Amino acid sequence: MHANATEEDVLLTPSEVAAMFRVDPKTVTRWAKAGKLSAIRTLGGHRRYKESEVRELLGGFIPAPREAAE
Amino acid sequence: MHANATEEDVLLTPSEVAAMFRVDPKTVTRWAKAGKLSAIRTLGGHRRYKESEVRELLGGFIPAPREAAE
DNA sequence: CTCGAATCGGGTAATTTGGGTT
DNA sequence: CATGTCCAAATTACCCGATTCG
Repeated sequence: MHANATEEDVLLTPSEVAAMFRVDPKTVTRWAKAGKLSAIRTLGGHRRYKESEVRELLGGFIPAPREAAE
Repeated sequence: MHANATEEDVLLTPSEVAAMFRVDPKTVTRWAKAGKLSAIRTLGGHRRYKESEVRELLGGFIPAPREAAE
């Protein structure tokens, strides 16, 4: 089992995911829209992404210790 | 679904709910004000949220075992 | 009664969303 | 087709002092 839908996990903000991939937050949103990345929605409509899923998509590579979305 | 109103239900603090959604405790308060989330009021005016309701809003997502407010 | 942490309130920046365009 | 940018509107995050919780 990798990243199941009902698995325990930590949520990341769009900025944080974008910083890890070195892309624009908008791009991360497109990935979520395309179903390439599962997203949890806040009650206001903002998206939160699972850290474990992002890690897998990164191919096990952990980006430099950069604090995004501070 | 077993989410009765007057049923035995664990109450969560704003910090705990905020940690589950990866948002600010203030944001959870806004959700309660907007009627998106029902809140129980303490005698001092502080809000408490039903765990069962929060879980449903999370859409089956189970946050990592994190103790937010202890 | 005292104390540290948390949660009130409001007010103001920063982020996110969505569509359309390049 | 994927990504980056511009725009307006909506949502969220951080600031303060005062009050409540445990």
